[in-house]
Amino acid sequence: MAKKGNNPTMNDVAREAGVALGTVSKVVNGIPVGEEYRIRVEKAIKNLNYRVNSYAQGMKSGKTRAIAVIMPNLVSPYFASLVNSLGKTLAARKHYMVFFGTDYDPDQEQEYVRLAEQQKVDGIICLSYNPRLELSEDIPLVSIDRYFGAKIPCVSSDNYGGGYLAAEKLKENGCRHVAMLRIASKLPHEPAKRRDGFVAGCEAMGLACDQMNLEDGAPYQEFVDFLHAHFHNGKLDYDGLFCVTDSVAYQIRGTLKEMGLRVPEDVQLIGFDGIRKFGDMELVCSTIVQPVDAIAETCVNLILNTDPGQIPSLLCLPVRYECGGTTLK
Amino acid sequence: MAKKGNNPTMNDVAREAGVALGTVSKVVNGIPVGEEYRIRVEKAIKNLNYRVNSYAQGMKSGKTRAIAVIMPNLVSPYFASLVNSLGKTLAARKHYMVFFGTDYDPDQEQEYVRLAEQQKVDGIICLSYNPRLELSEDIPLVSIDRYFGAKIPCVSSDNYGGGYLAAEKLKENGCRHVAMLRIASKLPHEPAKRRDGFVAGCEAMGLACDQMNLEDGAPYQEFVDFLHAHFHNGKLDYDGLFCVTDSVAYQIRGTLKEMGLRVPEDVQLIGFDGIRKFGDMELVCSTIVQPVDAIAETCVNLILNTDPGQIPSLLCLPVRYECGGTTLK
DNA sequence: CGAGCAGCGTGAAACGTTACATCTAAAACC
DNA sequence: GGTTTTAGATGTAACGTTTCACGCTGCTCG
Repeated sequence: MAKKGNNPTMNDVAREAGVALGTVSKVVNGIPVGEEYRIRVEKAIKNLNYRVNSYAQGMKSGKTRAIAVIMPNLVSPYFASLVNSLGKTLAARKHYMVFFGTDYDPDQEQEYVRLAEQQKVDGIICLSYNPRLELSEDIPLVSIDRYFGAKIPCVSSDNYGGGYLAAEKLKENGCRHVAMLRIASKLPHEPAKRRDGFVAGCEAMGLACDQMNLEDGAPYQEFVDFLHAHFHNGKLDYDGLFCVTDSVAYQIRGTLKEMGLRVPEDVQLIGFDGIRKFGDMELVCSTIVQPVDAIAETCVNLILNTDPGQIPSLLCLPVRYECGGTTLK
Repeated sequence: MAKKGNNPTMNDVAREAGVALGTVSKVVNGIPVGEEYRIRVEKAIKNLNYRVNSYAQGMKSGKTRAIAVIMPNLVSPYFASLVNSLGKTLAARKHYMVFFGTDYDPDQEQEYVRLAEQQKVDGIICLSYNPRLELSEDIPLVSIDRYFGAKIPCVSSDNYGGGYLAAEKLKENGCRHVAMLRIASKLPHEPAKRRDGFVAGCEAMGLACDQMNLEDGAPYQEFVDFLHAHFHNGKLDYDGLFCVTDSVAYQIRGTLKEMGLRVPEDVQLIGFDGIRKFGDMELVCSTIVQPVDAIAETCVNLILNTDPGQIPSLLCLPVRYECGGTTLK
């Protein structure tokens, strides 16, 4: 019979089963114990509806199964799918996720890193572009998309390679003169390398390449203006466009249609990220796909692996090209 | 001077500061203490780089500041923005979020509810349509968008009212004959009431209303087929469409354009949810906006309030209409 | 001037677990 | 059969907090 309101403890179980406290602990933790004892304990656990108190566990062992995930928001589909994958990967490893959204606010980012340390999580997975974020040294920490120096491993897509690949694909599809549409963050981060890769790719392919760098926060209209400035007699100066983000690409596609341009017959279009869904809506666009699941898995491995081997300070995971029906020939 | 590797404890701080253990505890918890003592303790805390061990705290008090959030995924923008808001609201109340993604899998949902109980969270906020989910009784629990009976408070938008409002708005804009495009879930949930509200609204307004109920999982193409079946000589049978989801509405708008129909001149279009952003992309569509922030706040209040007053078993929060430029006249 | 009281710092006990050193009893060996 | 070995159950000592009864100091009031 279970006790009143307060939860039963291991001691209660031990008493109920007529065994010692330590024996219950062993059963709970799957440490081999005499058949007869195990059965008695298991029965008592069921009777009392006993559940271990993970805080007592955590206090003793110093280990909790919690991993903090610090991320600007969940509204950006890339972040959302990243967190989604992280959750699955952690669950598969019997860990769970404590989530913090920062809205890019440096103070909040800093506070959450501190808070995570205080909550005694087993590790931190952090995506922040904040250049002067002070990161923990006591707790395993992995950064995504932002290199914080050799001490903190950073995981990201191969953004440079992705940019290069985009250039290759445009060339393959017969483009001669292309433009890159980009939202330029003031903060340093790995995704910025998409530009370098694309420029290098264009150069290697002998592909003429213009750049339109929209300042972070500037209205989308500036992209429209840019396109119109390069639009004469119903013809665009470019036969290919590379958008550094899928969401920009989708928007640009709409704009191109409104300008009376056909995609991909008149202009070829390629995005970056591999975001395929928006709610119930399937999106189609040629894109460079970020390996979100692999990023998540790599982060979790780095955090949980106690393998003392040399840990790389930067891990770039290969991207892949995916053709989306109507955007590239 | 800080100790070697292991973290300093309150005892270390007490020794360093030359005060009693209890005094340190008071300082840490903001309980008034003699000025001189407080300063000594604070200095010692800084010296030793002391941080409280929240697991020891949790064990003593039985309270942790953790709230579990159980949700199908983060890929749906509605869920994502909900979780986003929940995170902010919880942070403002000095709590933090343990996130679990279930992918609608009943076994996972059940497992996570159990796990959350075990982790001794202070409360659970859960969004699941699973009809036979066994919910905790020991821990405060709030459900979103799904009524589980009088014992579990359920928070949702006023879906019925939203459907009704959509009908009103279409009528106001001069529609005569409208259709509702809907994805019909097999599982019971509050959002299903959008249909009832819309039907009731149309009836009250004297507005002819057809329904197209797409089975969950069926391809979008069926919506297209439906529209084409009601499309004769360049004219659609309907002068207004209500999509039960914004993401459907955006897709439908594309389809309408491809059919050569102008929105809103030829057909008026209204969605539901109030999803405004997709990455860097601003979306525009007339819609019934769900009060996501209010939902989050209400959930958190219900969980944290120890107010023994009568708790409603269903809380429907008012939605509002928002006109999105080019979709409704 | 002394008794009483308020304010406040003190330190021990307790929270529920794990780990380890002990101890018991049965098995193995000569 | 007696002794050694060993498997395995036992119970105690932490882990780092919070809480609370206690006792000290110094102030107030008669």
